[in-house]
Amino acid sequence: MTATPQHSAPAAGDVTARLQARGIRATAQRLQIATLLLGAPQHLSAEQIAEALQARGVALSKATVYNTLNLFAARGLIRQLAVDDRRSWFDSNVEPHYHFHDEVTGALTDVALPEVEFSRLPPIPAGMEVASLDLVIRLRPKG
Amino acid sequence: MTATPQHSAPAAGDVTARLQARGIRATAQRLQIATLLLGAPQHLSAEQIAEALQARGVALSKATVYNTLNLFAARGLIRQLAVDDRRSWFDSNVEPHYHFHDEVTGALTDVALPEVEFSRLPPIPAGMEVASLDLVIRLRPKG
DNA sequence: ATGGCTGCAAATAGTTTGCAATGAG
DNA sequence: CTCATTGCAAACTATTTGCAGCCAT
Repeated sequence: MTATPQHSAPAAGDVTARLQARGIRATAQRLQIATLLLGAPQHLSAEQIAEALQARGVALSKATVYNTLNLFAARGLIRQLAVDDRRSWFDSNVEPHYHFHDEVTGALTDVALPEVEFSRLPPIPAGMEVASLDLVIRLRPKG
Repeated sequence: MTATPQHSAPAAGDVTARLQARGIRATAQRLQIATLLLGAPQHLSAEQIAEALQARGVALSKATVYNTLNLFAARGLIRQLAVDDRRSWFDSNVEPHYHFHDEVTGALTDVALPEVEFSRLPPIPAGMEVASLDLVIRLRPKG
């Protein structure tokens, strides 16, 4: 667990190592998806990933994209966001953080954890604990 | 108004009035859906609504349920929630508030506005304003 | 060899659209 | 009567499932 943000160009070997570190076999398709998504902090839909890779000549089906993304999410490599009713977004940033959501364009932007502070939170129901705290600030053009 | 029905739990006339107040013509199906959803503060999925009404012998298709719910949401009578990736939830409480989301059961529970206070929020991007502030506290069993 | 795992075609679930029927003015 | 509006069948899109083939052992 590194606290240092890393935005450096993704070395293929590094991505392979990150997959293997979580017990994920590094197949060709998985490497393509992981390299694309983990290359920078970003939010992509399954469709965007499928299109981007197919445009590069990578042969894969949408089902494989979904299966792979679900697997990555289950192993904590990425995070699936429920922000938009239309489709799922997959976030390469698994550190806790929040989001701006542009209601017009649908664009998602990260809000760093220290940008938000809570001075009061509700009591958590007995026997439960907080799994995550998702804050979405929905934005519209002023006027 | 004459021939007032002496039964019906949440005053049917009141629901009709609430629809008309927002320019929504009160047809039979719409009244059924509105009465069910607005009868109490709650969160229902389109499917739950369709099933509940069909079980009561009301004839309607799922498409009508969706069309009606979308119309209600557009007119501010209800609120559509993007909390769960699987399906949309429709909330009869349009006042600002937050939610607990039980990750195991999928259950949604309201968190009243004063239960949460922010002591710090990020700067809003220029030219934009906050449309809504959605907070979801996801819960899992402790242990 | 072989047994679990992978990746894709087909199936399913969720939601929207197009248009005949309806009913308010 | 008129025509905007309604409600539904069919279409469409997003996602999951079942299974033939593959790969590490």
